[in-house]
Amino acid sequence: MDLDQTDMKLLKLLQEDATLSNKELSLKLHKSIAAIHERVKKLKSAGYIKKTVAILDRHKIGIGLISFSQVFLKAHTFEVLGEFEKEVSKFPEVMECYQMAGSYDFMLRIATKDMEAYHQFLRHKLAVLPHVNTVQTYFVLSETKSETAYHF
Amino acid sequence: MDLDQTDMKLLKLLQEDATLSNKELSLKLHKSIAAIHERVKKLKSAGYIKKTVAILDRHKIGIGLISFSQVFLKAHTFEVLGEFEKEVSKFPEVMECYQMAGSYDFMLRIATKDMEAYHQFLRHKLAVLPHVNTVQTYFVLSETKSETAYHF
DNA sequence: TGTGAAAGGGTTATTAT
DNA sequence: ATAATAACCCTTTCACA
Repeated sequence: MDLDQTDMKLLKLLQEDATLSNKELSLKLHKSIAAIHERVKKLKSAGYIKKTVAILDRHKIGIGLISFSQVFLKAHTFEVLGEFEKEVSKFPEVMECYQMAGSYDFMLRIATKDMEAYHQFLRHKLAVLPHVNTVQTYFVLSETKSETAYHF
Repeated sequence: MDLDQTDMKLLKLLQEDATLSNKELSLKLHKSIAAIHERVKKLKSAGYIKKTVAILDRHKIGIGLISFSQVFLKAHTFEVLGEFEKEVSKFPEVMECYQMAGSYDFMLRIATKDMEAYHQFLRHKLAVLPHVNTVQTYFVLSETKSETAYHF
């Protein structure tokens, strides 16, 4: 599927505000409602739009601490990497998991209630995984920018 | 505003799938449509739900490279920190900016088309900012988990 | 607050161009 | 691919418990 200018504008608008109705989009893009409806349906079924979600205020729901952990594994075989990824992805505290190029193996973005909850997570969940060698964690003091929308 | 069990369930459902209609939510939570409608309206106006957005497939829209940059500043006065945050937040490539506790000052999550685009960003935008001392960047090889929903 | 019903608007499918 | 129509569903509001 190839995207034209209208498709790209639709994606850009919807990743900022997915509550925009087809009618509102049709007015912004000077197309008919049916045309917008058809395009959005295609963008969803083709996987350009993976999902639409509500973004919550984490402080209000009691998520007070965000931390980034750099994880080094003991070995780097295909099996070890795969098993670590599988296990670490099961933890609800782990919101993002990336395999990295460079000096450490994985980068984790971890959300917990507070430092105590992070401590429990580290001791009883993360550090206990079989292939973990070392974990180095950095804590977020404040969040200046936090976007889900890509610029393309 | 205090949350009861129903409010928390609503938030958990909507941060996974914001396309759920009030009718569907009312069936899941065994309340009337009007009750759900009223609660969701309150959760939005009270700021629990900050926004609802479409999550795009970044590869499909040409965002091929995610990188994390650790930025060290030359000074740490209130003014220098604030000015850096203000300037770096303007760059569309910077999706997230965190002030960190520990050995570096800021952590940036950067999204670009490819390594060449990252290179241009570093040379002409990030490294040029007045207070930046050093930048250390790690590149993402693969994304194992990427969630926007908190577990609470 | 929660419920039920009524009015209005949006979504969706169908048709034709 | 777009435009127009109609049927349907959902959202929104209101009166009432």
